Amino acid sequence: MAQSSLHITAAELKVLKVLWDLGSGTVRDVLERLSGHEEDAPAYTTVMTLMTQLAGKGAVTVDKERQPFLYRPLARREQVLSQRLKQFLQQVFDGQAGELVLRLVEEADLTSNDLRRIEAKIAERERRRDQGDSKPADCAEKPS
Amino acid sequence: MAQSSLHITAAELKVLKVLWDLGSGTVRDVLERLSGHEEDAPAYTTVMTLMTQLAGKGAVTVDKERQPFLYRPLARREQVLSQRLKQFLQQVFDGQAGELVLRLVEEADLTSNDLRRIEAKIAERERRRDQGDSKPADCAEKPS
DNA sequence: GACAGGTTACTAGGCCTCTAGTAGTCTTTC
DNA sequence: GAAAGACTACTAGAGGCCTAGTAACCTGTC
Repeated sequence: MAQSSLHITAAELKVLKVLWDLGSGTVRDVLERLSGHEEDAPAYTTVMTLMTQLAGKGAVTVDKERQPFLYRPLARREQVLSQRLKQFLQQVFDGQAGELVLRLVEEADLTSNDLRRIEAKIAERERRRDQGDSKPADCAEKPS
Repeated sequence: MAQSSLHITAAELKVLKVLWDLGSGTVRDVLERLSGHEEDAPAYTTVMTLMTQLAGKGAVTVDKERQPFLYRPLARREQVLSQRLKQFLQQVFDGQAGELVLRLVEEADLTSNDLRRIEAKIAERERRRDQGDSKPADCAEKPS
């Protein structure tokens, strides 16, 4: 464990995503996926290096009994994406999540299904909040 | 002009934010703001370098008539943040804006005021959508 | 057991970013 | 107009990331 603050780079994330998708895989498995997805395929050894780095960071485990080595993601997708999001939110939007969401709703390609699910989630949150289960932070809020 | 794809680094963004805030400012103005905000203040020359870089990228203009030089943001806040967001969305969430929004609504600190504004924005979008009047910018099609 | 093919470990170079120093220039003041 | 102080231009180094090559290694086959 101890993955509370593991820093994963952009290139590493691409590899990790493939592993999340596959469940587990060898260097070649990942390479093939990456080559399919994109135009310029990385070299075999490049992928290998990235996977070794991920292992060094504790983000994946390596089964060295098998040949070729079998890599399995250890870091949870949820966790990594959340951390990444938090960092981005702070760096670009100064932690103003509201502004970020508004911008997404305004500009991003959201399907009407997306919109419905978002509304539902908001309703759920408001329900939670109304049940006195909320954080007292809202006291500072002004009536519109 | 030609700011369609200007790449602004994290350190540069900090400076640019101050300039957006101030409207315009000298190196010293920006330095003081940054020193106030954070713990470890950068050196005067570091801020200067960043501002020069921003000028080189066309993100700010420099009035060299005045002494000390007066810097004014040229890149629009909206534009820079949007670009940044788009890039992040693609890199981390594979362009799945729906997932990102859901995650934000679930995890981020949104005030109930935020939530209301988001709901309103969603309603607005759905209305637009129902009227078959989606934003033309989003469609790849253009009438020739 | 020697060879072939695939795999791994080690190493390194190129690029970008951040940070800041030094030297030279400009402005102000006496 | 000369000195002091502020400012700018130029330069550079440290660190991180990405990419990939080379050499060593393992595994199966003849």
